[in-house]
Amino acid sequence: MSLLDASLIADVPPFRGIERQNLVELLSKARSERYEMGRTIFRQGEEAHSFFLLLDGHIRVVRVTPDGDQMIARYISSGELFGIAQALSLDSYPANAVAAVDCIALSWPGSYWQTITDRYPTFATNTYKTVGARLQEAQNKMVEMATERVEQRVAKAISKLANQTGQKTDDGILISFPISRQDISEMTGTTLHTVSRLLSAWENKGIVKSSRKKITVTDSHQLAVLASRDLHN
Amino acid sequence: MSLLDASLIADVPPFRGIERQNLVELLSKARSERYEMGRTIFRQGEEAHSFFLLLDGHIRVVRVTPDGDQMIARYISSGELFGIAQALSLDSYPANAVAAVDCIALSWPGSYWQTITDRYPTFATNTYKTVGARLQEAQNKMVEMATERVEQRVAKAISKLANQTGQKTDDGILISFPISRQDISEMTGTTLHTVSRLLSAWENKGIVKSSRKKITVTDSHQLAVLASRDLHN
DNA sequence: TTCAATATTTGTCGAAACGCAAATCAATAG
DNA sequence: CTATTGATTTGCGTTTCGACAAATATTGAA
Repeated sequence: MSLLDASLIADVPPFRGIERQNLVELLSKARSERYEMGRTIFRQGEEAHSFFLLLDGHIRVVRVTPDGDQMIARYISSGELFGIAQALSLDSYPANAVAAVDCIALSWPGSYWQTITDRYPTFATNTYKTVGARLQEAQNKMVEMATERVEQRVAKAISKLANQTGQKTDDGILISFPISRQDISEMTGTTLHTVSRLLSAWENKGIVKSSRKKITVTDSHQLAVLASRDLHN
Repeated sequence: MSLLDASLIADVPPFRGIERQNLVELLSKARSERYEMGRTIFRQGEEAHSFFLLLDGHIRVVRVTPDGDQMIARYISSGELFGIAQALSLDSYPANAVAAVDCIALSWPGSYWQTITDRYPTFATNTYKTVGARLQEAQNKMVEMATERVEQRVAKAISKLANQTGQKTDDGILISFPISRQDISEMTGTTLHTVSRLLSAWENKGIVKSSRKKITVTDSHQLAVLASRDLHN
């Protein structure tokens, strides 16, 4: 592990507003690690020994049910904290975290959480804001799952991924990490078969282009229409 | 409004661990109000002028979608805080709150939130714990909606209501506030028709007894079996 | 008591989406 | 280059559950 420079986290939202010298102090307690694609960073139920900041890459947060079903709760993008069980007063992780691509993340020992929130109220405020936002997000998704049909949910999920993490290409907006039909189905509570059928149909209509683990949105407007269509009207 | 006694909130979870004289101070800023059954306490999107503590009764928290669908996100029981938009850094309420029975609640001006969390770290800690717990709950429900069938979801919802707020009667455990088939359907993402059919079937099997806006669980074990049944096995 | 408003029950039909199966296609390791 | 593995596509039968409709029951108000 090489020495970490303060500029690494200076403009990352959770640490915004903290003085440079304090950032150096913070980094001195952190450990930097590389996680290759597919690697599990921590598992649901495991004791929450650390909390993390994603510096580069994308992380899949997956909840597993007792029946063995699983759902992708969210994707973490660079600059976001994850595995912050301490912020939720949990002593074990509530989900699995898996690297969706090769990733680089910082981690701090869980025991350091109290110290850092006490010492840097800005950080505390920022993280509670994050928790609040995730609560909103989870409740929205809950309602979405309860009230919308599969096509609408899948359209929403892809739309969101494209807007949040997509990169412009010649064809349109490409989701910037490998994502399978199975992944999409686990985000939306359906089967990979149904997702595949939907993507095929949309490809025929010129809304998306897709290949193995790649999805490009070619007509985001039409996709948005599908995402918001109320079938009652 | 009469004078409020410190014993009102002394043993209520969010305020636990705060000295009596401080409770008096806290109460001096609070307003007590009675809400008759069916009354809307605040509406989704409305500016969050106050936050609340439920002293007595049950509150329905309802999210409304742009399409006009709605979902009951949770029920609040006495002793719980609600409408705490400030804790989520929101400036408008994210849902409607409706009195499910006649209720009594305290409210404080939203502007007081900062003061109280600054002055009473115990309170701050307690509420963030609550927010964390609600995030867990929302994510669980999200996964539940994504992976379970209607019967299982309805069984879970009724089971939970009976365990959390039910009262023992001769017949079994009675859910202690009026709740319609429509309400259950809005908690579980189905229709009142389906809920009605399920309850009828369960009544024939001797699992529940129900009448207009009343549900009694007569065999909570069997209901728990339905709630946890994995149809794959 | 009677009426109106609300809640509940039940039947029938059909569409959405799942489960299963099998074929095809793409990527990667030898 | 080829074989193997994993991802995707597509077809088909089946199930779940929603939509619609109409009858019945309960409550509260006049």
